[in-house]
Amino acid sequence: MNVENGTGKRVTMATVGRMAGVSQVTVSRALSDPSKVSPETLRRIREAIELTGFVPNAIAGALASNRSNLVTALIPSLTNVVYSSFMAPFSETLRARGYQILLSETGFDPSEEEALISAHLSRRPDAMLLTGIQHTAATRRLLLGAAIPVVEVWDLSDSPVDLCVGFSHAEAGRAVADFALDLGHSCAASVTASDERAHRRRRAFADRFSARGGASVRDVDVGGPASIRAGRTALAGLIEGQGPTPRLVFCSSDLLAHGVMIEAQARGLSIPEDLAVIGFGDQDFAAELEPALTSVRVDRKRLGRLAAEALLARLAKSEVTHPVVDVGFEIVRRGTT
Amino acid sequence: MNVENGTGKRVTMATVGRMAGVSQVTVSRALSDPSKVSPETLRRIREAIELTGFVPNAIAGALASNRSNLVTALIPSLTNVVYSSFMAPFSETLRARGYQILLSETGFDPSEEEALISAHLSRRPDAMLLTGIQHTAATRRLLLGAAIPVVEVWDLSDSPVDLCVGFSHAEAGRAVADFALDLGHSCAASVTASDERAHRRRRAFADRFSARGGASVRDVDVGGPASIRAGRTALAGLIEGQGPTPRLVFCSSDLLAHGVMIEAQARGLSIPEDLAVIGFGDQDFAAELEPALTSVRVDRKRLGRLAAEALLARLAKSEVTHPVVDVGFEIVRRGTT
DNA sequence: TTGAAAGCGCTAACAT
DNA sequence: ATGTTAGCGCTTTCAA
Repeated sequence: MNVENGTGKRVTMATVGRMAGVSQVTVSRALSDPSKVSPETLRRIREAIELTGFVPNAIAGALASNRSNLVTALIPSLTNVVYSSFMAPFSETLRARGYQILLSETGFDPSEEEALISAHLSRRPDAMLLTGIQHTAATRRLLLGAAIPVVEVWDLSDSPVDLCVGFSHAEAGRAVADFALDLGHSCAASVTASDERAHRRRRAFADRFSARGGASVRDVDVGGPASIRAGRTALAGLIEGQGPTPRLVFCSSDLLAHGVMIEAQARGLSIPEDLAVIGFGDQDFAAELEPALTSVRVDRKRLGRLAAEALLARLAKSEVTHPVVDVGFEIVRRGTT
Repeated sequence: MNVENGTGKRVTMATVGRMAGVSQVTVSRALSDPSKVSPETLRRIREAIELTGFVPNAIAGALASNRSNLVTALIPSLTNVVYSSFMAPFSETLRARGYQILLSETGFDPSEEEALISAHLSRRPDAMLLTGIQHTAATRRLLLGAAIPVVEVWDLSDSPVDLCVGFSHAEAGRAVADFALDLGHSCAASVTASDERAHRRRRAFADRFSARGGASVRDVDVGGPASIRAGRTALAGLIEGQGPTPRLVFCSSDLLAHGVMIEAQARGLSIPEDLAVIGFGDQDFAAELEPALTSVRVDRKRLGRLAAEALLARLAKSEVTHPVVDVGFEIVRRGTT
């Protein structure tokens, strides 16, 4: 609560109005549409606001108008740059239009997501962003009941809750397989973090690779979040374990790929001659490694912006011609292949 | 808004109460303190909630109770792991106590921070987290007027707005200088990103280094955010530019240090024999590089947790014995020194 | 251009 | 154990 000159009394529009010699409604008008108030009145109101340090109460405003100017977002992890980097342009685009963002992390857990959605909906957001397309039945029911614009990102769905901006993980996996095969590889492995989407990419990669004549693809599931350490361990396992040593490794993230590269170099393998490495996400550091890492790039800034714009279109009640937007991906070939 | 079985009517506590044959207040009680309601009534209310898909309106609740259960946070950058990694335990600790977190990024800009603080305060948060101790005068006034618990983190202040959890950047800089000198170094340089706190560390490092007999410390200001690329460029400039080539480089972040290492290795310099490197932040990858990077570690998880606990103590109106908490730092020596 | 009145959906007293 | 009554600080609508 804001305090009037230390007198301990809460400052409201009524306080400001009294000070400016007008009613509370006029203060409200001065703030929401200054052109509806005479210049002189406006001046006195602004003076009173300055003097009292009045900050409008958005809670009361939201209750009265049934608009919260809040958009909430759910992402798997705050510290994972892949997600935080589309959140930045998403927030920016919405903030420019007067919305604030309430952000929570689900930790890749659909039931945690369900609990968070309830909590978020209780704040009566005007719109919502979800990461991924896999939600519990209860989550979908809550969302439909809320009757607000919802955008699902970082994946593609035939039957989105509402809007969807992303790319096909299966297609990405297949594209990497084609890329590897066309380079002449026939013995590949994959290293995958605990993430349903990463597994979908891996499966599509393996299926396509074998289907087009490559050897069966060995996979290491690192059993947790991606890290350099996990990548190192995974390659060690691949080399020391059963089966032929792969000549190419497709990693579910650049972080894992970095670990694979470090382990390979520590073992005296040269990249890409002895071992080719492909990452996913094309994080900033990928281009800077030695050799530079070949990776799958998704335009995350564009994805964030498009997701925000899709919601804004819905909120403006304009026609949404394409509820599902495929932002695609691109394999960026560098030194590791 | 939630919708009752598609009839288009909003579901409120009154709707639920009518359905369960009780008044609206009883529904409120059933939700906030079930022990105050008879088991049979509770059962009927829960049934009605289930049937209608009722989600409580936290906006109305906040307005009536003058408690929003919201804590807002301002950090310089969402995508910088240094900040997002203390936000995770901060959020977690508060969420366990029923608070939600509204998070925005300031982009290291105090005037942007000021604008955001106004917006945040309009949501009437119960408490607030700020990164750093440098705020505009208007910001401080707004904060004092709001009369809520505020915690400033990632720095130390003699005169905090309210609470403070962090460490001394000047002391960190001096400790690194002592560390380098004790290792026998006498010719050092620094590579620094555009960040006031980084510059404070750099200055303290240079001052102590010279004061204890080292040569004057050359510095490269990368003139932007830290990145591997910027680190590479900085070292190249240091080697090709005027002045003696340093035998040790203190970087304002691990990312810059990584860039310095890559550039050094690309030039055939061996680390640490030809060039010693020290980072800051001790990010996950630091220990995994070859050689592993010596860095300054700050326990960010603990910092986040302590910041949350400090706010919770204030909110519980319990005595706060130590408004300023120094979480310290630690130089982790690894292969690059 | 301004104001009066009603009401948003809850919680906090105070009854019963 | 349950209900009644008054707000919370705004926006909306209608009137002047």
